[in-house]
Amino acid sequence: MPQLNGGGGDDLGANDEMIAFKHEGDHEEKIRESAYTESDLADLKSSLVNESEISQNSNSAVIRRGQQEDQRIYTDKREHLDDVPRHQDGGMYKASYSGYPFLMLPEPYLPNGPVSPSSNKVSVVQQGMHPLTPLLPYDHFNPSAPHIPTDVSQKPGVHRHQSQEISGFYQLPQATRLTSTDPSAWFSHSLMLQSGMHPTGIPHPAIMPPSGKQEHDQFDRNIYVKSHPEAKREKEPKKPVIKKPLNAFMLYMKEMRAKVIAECTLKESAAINQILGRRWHALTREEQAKYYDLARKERQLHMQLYPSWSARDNYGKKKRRKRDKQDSSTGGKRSAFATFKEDAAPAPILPMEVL
DNA sequence: ACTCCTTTGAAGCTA
DNA sequence: TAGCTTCAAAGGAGT
Repeated sequence: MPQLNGGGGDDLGANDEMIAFKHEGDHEEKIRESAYTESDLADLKSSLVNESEISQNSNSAVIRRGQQEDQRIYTDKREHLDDVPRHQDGGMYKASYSGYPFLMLPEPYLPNGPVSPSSNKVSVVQQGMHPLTPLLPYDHFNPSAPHIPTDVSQKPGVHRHQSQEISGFYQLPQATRLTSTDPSAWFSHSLMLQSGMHPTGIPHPAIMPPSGKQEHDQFDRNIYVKSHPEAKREKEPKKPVIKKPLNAFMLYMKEMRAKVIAECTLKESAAINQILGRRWHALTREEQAKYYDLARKERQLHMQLYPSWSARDNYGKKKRRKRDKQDSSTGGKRSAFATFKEDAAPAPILPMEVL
């Protein structure tokens, strides 16, 4: 079984994901063996999904024997993934930063690279480009943000911060650029108090309005601008939510969703996602590796921008919301256990001086 | 207005 | 540590 360590990997080393594909060929064979054998799709939705699959993906013929088979393969794959030592990725993510491999991003990721994304989103495809790849429509990273002068990095005499090379979309505005090499110092910057704005002054996709919903008119440029309802809520300011970085499949979905929508008449996301899930499995290991690689860069970038952030911050959000709703209807009575942990305030961010 | 659906992967939580 | 849960995106549908 060929390994991709040499070929597919970049300087960041995508070994983890690569190794995960060591038995991918077997799966692909199984997938193809089972092609066209599916006859037990009960509902119309599934039919539509499969119809789309057949018509759009006849070459790969990825129709498979229903969810159980899918799950088996999935589980199998996950096992391989789990075999992979996580020191490079997970360790990097959790540990303090000793280096920033993504600073060596290939040319397309650089501010002056060949990426020349469109500004306004008309369809999903035309949304802003992802900073890590020109392929991904990633509206969060819409580079047309007027708030960030595009020529900042070109100004003479400007101290070249390490994040400057990540992407034009993540460049620090000159006024807010810090000279500290410690990312935690960025986080203590006063700008972090602004809604939708990272402490560095970098508008980032991960920063969401307190409502938790992405409002396109407000977020087209990745910057949270107060709407009228928001202005009403101004009196009770809430912390902006930093979202999780997207994983490989999510990045794949972002890129392919519009294509699938265009190819079939489906609009329901659930159905679209089913198609995308199957197509994801039908991808070659090289194709998937591309997204794993991007996802890793996403995480690294996210980690650099929000060193203090943890997925824990958003963990249990939905449950909390439900519970709060119930509480409000029951007069706000909650057990001590219910308030344990979940309501614990995040560790205070110490100012630079203290650090 | 809110939640569900549906997918995969990463990370958190729990026993 | 294994296994389970939650959350990322998306937008129509249902409550």
